[in-house]
Amino acid sequence: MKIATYNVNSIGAHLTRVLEWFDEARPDIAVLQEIKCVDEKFPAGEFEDRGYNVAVHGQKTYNGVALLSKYPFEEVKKGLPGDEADDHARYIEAMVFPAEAKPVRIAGIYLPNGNPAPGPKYDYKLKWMKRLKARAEELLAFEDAFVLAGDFNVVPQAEDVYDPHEWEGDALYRPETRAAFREILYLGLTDAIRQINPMGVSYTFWDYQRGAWEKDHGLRIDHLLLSPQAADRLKDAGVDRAARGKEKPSDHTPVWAEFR
DNA sequence: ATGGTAGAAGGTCTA
Repeated sequence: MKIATYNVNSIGAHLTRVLEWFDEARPDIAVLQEIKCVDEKFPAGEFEDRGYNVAVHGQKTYNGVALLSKYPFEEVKKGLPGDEADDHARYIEAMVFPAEAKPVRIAGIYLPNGNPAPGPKYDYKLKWMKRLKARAEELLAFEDAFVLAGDFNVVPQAEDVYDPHEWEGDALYRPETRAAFREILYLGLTDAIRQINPMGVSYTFWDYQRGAWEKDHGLRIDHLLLSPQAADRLKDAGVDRAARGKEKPSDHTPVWAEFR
């Protein structure tokens, strides 16, 4: 069973690229971030034609997340609990029922960028991370397999960015950001890419600016965090860099994990 | 030190 995450940077602008990748990679479950459209504008039919069930938590212009699954799912939750005033579409969660394996809960995450830092946007990011930690604690109590997958906008460690020095003050890499990420991870979750490729470079994002892709000035900010029950089933994980090198791509590339 | 690009939108804002 393959679970993937892909920040598409507008599903409308990059639909061809995204469908191309789906037809090659054929994930069983996928979460998308930055669809940048309302529910009605999401091209659900394109995914239904490929055998996916679709759930969308959309928003006009900004953010927006979607969950796609070849297996049926239930208990769809839209929005991260813990702040009634938060109207950003950044979280979608469901319980998925694979045909030949135990159920898996999947959460699609688009964690706030947080720049400029310090400031109100950074405060929002750190609060959002506290709420995510609280949700992870709730899910851990169920003691079943779950995967938190998405664009975390967090560079976990120095080796996850081409030049850590240059990124010291940035909201994606500040010490407080990394500490908040560790708080979530150290609840007992496993970073799938780090687990499979502990020493290697696995960038998932390259800015459109300054020739970042050509110079391989990347960041590893898209992650799949696994509950112990999911980590026990982990077979493989990887980053599909090729998608970033195509014509008119998203600035992120897909990340996936394979489970037995 | 600045601005470089991209997307949604048709203002600038977000990243």
